[in-house]
Amino acid sequence: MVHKDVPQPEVKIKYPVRVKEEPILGLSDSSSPGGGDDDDAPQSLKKGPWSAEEDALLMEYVKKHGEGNWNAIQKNIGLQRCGKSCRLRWANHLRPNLIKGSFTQEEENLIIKYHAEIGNKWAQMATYLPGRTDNEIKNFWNTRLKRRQRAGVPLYPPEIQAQIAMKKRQRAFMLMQNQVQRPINIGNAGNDETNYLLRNFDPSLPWQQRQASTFPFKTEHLSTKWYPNYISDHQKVSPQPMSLAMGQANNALIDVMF
DNA sequence: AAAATTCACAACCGCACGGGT
DNA sequence: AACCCGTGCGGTTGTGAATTT
Repeated sequence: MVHKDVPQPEVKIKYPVRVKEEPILGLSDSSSPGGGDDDDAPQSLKKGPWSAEEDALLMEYVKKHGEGNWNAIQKNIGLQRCGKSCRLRWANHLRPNLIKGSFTQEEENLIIKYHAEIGNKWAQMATYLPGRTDNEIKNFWNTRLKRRQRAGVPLYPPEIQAQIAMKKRQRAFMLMQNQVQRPINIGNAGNDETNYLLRNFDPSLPWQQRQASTFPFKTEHLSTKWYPNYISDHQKVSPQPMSLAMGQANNALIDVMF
């Protein structure tokens, strides 16, 4: 909302959330964290926000031993955090070359574009945005999603929607092409369900207005243009595989259309 | 000014996967 | 084959800050 219009500080200072400690192995926590000389004394793993001291400990450990083996950290330096928590802290906050602060407009556009292409693959997206974490991207997207759903506006801007529609058409086309080696009943090519869908499919139009003319190819051309070997193949096989092949094509088309 | 709502974000959780034993 | 362990991923939650009503 207005957040993006307001100049953001270079590094946002956040304040503690969720401070809680959980006993290990179900033991109640009777010892102070990090304290005590007795190795057999019940210890607790800390949860919640990280302190500067904990960050420093983790930084030092990774500097010495490198990334990985996160579960060894607690044993080696007595940091009362589970391996998962250490890994997350390092990946999201401590590792070098992280970019702090709000996403730029360019980054936001990239996220939207990538999301249109690959969906909720946050980690994969993060590899395309150096210095950004999957968590940041996920948070950004979820906030954006809520906002747009509430406002009743489309998730993607028109140009992206157009690209999605085009890719879906291409995918449908490829799926149909994959059926090239499989025979279909050319005698019913203009009447079967698949061709009906093809003729009436244009995702950019309201359902009632979908017309064949906007689809990248016409079904009557399939046999000559896209299915050049159709007739000879058709003559070799029984009707049953034909209907199966068309059924699969139908399902695939329905899947990408709706 | 106060209350309600929304935003931003850190962190946790459960699950899946791969490698080792 | 079955189990364990470490790791990574995506979903979700909880909290303070910011904004709106």
